Amino acid sequence: MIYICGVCGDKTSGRNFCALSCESCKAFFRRNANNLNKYKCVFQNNCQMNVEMRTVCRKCRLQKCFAIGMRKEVLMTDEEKEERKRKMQKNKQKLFADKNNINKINGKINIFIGKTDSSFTPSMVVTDSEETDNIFEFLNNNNISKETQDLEIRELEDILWVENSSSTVSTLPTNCNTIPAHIICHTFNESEGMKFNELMAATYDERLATIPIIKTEVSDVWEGIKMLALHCEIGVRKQTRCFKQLRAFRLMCENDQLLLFKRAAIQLACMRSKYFYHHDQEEWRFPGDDTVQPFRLQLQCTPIILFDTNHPNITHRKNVKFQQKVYIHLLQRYLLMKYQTEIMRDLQQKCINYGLNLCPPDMSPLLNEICDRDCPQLMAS
Amino acid sequence: MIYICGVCGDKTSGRNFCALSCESCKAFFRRNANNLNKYKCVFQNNCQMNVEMRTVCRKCRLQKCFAIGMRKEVLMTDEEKEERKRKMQKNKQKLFADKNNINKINGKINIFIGKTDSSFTPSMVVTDSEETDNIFEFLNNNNISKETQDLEIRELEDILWVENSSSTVSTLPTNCNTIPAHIICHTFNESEGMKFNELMAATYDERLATIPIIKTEVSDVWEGIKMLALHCEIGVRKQTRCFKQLRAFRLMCENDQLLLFKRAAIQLACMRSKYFYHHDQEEWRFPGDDTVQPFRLQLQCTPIILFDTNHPNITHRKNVKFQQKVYIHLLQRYLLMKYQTEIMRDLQQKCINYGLNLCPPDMSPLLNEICDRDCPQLMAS
DNA sequence: CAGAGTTCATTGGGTTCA
DNA sequence: TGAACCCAATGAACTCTG
Ligand SMILES: [Zn+2]
Ligand SMILES: [Zn+2]
Ligand SMILES: [Zn+2]
Ligand SMILES: [Zn+2]
Repeated sequence: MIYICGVCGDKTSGRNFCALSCESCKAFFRRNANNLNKYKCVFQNNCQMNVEMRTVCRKCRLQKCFAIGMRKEVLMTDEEKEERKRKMQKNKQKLFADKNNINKINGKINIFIGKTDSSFTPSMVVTDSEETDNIFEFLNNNNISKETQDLEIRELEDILWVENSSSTVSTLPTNCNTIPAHIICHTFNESEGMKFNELMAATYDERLATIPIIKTEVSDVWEGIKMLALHCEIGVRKQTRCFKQLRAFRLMCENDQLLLFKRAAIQLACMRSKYFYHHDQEEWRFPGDDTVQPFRLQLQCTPIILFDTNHPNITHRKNVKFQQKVYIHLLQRYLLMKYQTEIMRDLQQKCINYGLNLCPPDMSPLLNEICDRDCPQLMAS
Repeated sequence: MIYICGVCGDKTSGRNFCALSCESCKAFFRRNANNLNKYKCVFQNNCQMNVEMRTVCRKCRLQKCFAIGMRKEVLMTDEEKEERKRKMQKNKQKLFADKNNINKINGKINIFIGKTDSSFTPSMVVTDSEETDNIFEFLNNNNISKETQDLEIRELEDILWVENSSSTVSTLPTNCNTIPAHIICHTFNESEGMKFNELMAATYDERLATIPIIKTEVSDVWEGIKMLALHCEIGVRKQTRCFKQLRAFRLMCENDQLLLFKRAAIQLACMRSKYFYHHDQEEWRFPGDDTVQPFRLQLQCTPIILFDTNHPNITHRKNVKFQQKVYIHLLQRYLLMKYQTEIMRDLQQKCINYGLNLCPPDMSPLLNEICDRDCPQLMAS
């Protein structure tokens, strides 16, 4: 049966909010039913309504909506919507469980997850797009010449060479006299700094990820498994983006990239689980719980794990080995630098970040710039 | 779908102001809809409209706009525009807040600010203009009389004296023999004097800043954050002007200027916050409150912090180091001049430590060394 | 299936800047 | 002036519950 919208004359298949109205008037009414007095007619409060004119005067459209008997009491309140959502969620779970005979599995999994932000639903997981490109544009931009690159490598090799000749380094002695002088230096040299910055940029996501602490308990086994898989996938995707930003990785041949990535992804997923599974309570806790902020050091270890020389089918083993060495060196230098001044730096950074995170990105471009805050939206404009 | 502009025949993708019209006619109508009688046709009020001719006669173009049914009532009024702007602003904030979970912040921020002079609203923040030029005209001329200089120094000394009079300095053992003779001298030499004056001029703003004490309490968190950001930015801008007046800074290459400025701005912002945040009352107080006059010595430390040699990507590290040394020397000389009559080395140590403690221990190894600061790890290098 | 809500590409306002 | 942009509002097409 086809009817006519009492407001605009468009055709419709039935009633909405108690009166015959079309899809568009239905949506319009839902959105604006409570805004009647916010609108004003620029004509004489008696605008003719039809399909073309209905968008011109909101006031008259809404008036007519009420006039033909649409009732805002029929609108769901926020609580009702919330309730409905919950119901849908449950229904979905049940459906899935029925379909897969999941109820047969006995046992339970306790999972606490952070707010199930919409960006965390599978469909929304980003697909390695360019979103990060402009953030790190400056890093990608540096078209380093072959010469510079060679120089960089040689420089690092020199350092590494010296490093290898004194085996005492790796034990991280507390007495700094035993550490070769060239390692003790209050700053990175240029190539170290670049590498370090690159790594920091690449692990930006993971370092800054803080998600609210709303907990959801999941004790249904299947839901739990899905959650685990989902979070594992999210982790791997993040990792992908991270790797792609490491020049050393990008420059490898495709074969090696794939091999290294696959192995490292597994390794790192295992490592991550260390932060998510709490043995004592037999619980999984996913980001959203403030206790899971990964130990920063892990991020530094990432490339060392990535450039795993033990893979059987690597094509350019030597290169991989070299890259691993580079990052081992960097980690060592980082540790030495970091723990000299740990308290101050940490505290300061914490304060700055805290303060900065409270400001909307567009509040003060100057401050953003000074704090090297990345504001992708702003950069674009 | 492609349509034809009813006014000029250009192609368009839809309606504008109730009638099919192209982008240019849309903009034209928006700008001129209210100016119909301001224009006059120099021909016969019936000019043919097409893409080429549309710019020739405004009168006829506008007439045709109305003729094809464009309605100026659909234009937003100024209030509506204002409203729209506000809405967008709010939306942005909300989006950001959602993203960063700011709504989760519970608690409040107490801020007392000085009179919210119009020059303190973000849009009015001065952009490093010449406003300060006449203030320092006489200083830039460089012919400062010895008297003026002495006066200024004495003034500073008095302030320092009062500030420290509470400590029981006079009982401390004194032994000046360990200070190299060339440093002990009753006056600055010429270049020292110039540097000193330059610094005094550059920090003039901060030393003399007194702003009325009208207090405003801000207890809405968002408003508070905005305030903090604003004042931080104001501070940074002041700092910019200060730095720009240091010749040593102006003469650096652009890269170094930027790097040094960015880091120092953060450091100094942290330092400043020390004077603005009152821990006991959990309150922020911004200039306007007479209690926040910063400790004068901090101003002397400013250039030492600015010329931070530890930044990883400095191009002319040697130069930066040299400049830092210069200012460290100046500070030392200043302190000695100030205290040489009683030769209170301990007080000096105290003052230096005070300033020094504001810096992270690795900020200036040289400074550490000079001040006998206990940093065993650093000494090794 | 009626009638709630949800999603997302499109529309049509305004703004910017060469 | 107008091309190119931004973005809130719109509405067609959808999902979900009873
Ligand atoms: Zn309708
Ligand atoms: Zn109307
Ligand atoms: Zn046109
Ligand atoms: Zn004409």
